[in-house]
Amino acid sequence: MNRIAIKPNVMEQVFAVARRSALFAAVPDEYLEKMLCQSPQRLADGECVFQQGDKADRFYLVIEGQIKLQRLTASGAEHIVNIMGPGDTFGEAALFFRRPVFPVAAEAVKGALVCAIDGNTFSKCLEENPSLCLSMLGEVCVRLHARLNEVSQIRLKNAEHRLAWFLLDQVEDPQADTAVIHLQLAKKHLASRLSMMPETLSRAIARLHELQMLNVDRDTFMLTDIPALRQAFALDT
Amino acid sequence: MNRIAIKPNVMEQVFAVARRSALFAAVPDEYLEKMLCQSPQRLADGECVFQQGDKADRFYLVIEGQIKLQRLTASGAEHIVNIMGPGDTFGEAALFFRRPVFPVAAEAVKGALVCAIDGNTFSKCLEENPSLCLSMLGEVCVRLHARLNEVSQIRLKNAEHRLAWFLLDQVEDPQADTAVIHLQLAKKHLASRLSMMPETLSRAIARLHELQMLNVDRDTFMLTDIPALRQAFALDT
DNA sequence: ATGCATCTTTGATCCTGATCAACTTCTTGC
DNA sequence: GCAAGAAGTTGATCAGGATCAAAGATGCAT
Repeated sequence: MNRIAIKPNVMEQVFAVARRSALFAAVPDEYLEKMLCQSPQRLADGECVFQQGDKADRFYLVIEGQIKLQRLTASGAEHIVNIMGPGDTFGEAALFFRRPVFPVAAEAVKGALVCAIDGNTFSKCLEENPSLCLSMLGEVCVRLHARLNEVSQIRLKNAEHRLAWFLLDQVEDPQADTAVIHLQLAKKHLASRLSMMPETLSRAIARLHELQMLNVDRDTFMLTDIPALRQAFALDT
Repeated sequence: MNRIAIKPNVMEQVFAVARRSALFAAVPDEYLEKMLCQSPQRLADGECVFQQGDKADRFYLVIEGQIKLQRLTASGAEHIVNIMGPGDTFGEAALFFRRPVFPVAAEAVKGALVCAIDGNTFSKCLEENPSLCLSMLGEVCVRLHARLNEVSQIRLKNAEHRLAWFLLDQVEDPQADTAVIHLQLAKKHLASRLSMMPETLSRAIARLHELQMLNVDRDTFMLTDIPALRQAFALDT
């Protein structure tokens, strides 16, 4: 594990990661410095960044590791909305709610390092900097689209479809016929992400394996016939 | 029906409605004029405003009637994402996708009158006008939140819960113990909106009626015991 | 008013995925 | 290396809701 490795100049690393994010990609240096003034915080696995319902006066950029975003219900059940990795920001949409409160809870998963960005500072930068404002808009709209797709997936497809959809989504090369995916999260977390119970995920994997489209060893997923997978589940969206 | 009534000065009506929308509420007059240059178009019931996948170079403001936003799947099934009424805008988020294409189809439901807003003009206004940009951000974030809630509802609740949630959402007065709701849409559309089959909606209504919480006559829904309803389904979100 | 099409309701059956339970495998700490 | 807890798999059962089918209700057009 390289989680012990502490970079000599942390801020350099933060800047480098920020540049990779859609939100900060086009932001001039001086604004970036203003916003990323807080020194990043290291979180233990399972540590909570914020709870659902906490006041949203800041948001976060993931530098290292992963952050799990989940919703809790009255009955205590939880559902993973998304898992964010280096370069991803989370919590920024909550700044713009009438009641600025985080609609999800955030929890560190794998030795996460995150950097907080002050909401007021950010808002001021937005007002002064139309291009930042526009990229923020772009980012939020993309998320809106992703949620829209998720709703469709949940409603219109069964467990196998959703698994196939997720796996194909992980493949970078759209031309490739085979691919190897290293799952960055526990299967039970993937199950939650895909709106199903771990048992159901297990069976869905078994069925795709039977269909000779998928081999799984530990956290390594091998897609052996992407065209067949795509065709079997008619995934063009 | 007052759909025949044509206002002497259409633009006045358009302006009045635009002022009621969250997006345009704070926009100075001169910008509004620039954006709302197109004369509004009257649509026959069932007429299509745009198809899913159409190029998103404009968006719309509903002046009168209703517009149904729905997604179509490869298998041909459709699912109503939302139904927009006077003062609502739709299609604006698509302007900001990397590939600006409408992710839903829009269809007129009840003698709709809509006004198109040119995407380029709007983008220019956004760049020049930070406050418009911020209200746009607010609007998109609110929608994101609504989608997030919808996902939770679909995943964590059963058909009766979702119906109760929808009905309580329609009640304006949070203090009221009873309420009358005039459903603006066909039950089969409501069913689609709530991610269920019409048969299931019918049975859900019947069960809430058995529980003496709801009376239904045609398109009139009478909530006879809101506190009980709220409590039975623990709807605090 | 009549007829036709669509919407809505009700009943019967079936299927997917949740739940419960037992067992296996992996991980982690001592 | 071993023990204990967590994660994952497999089997059996169950329930919610989809689907199929048919009968009422409603609306619209001639």
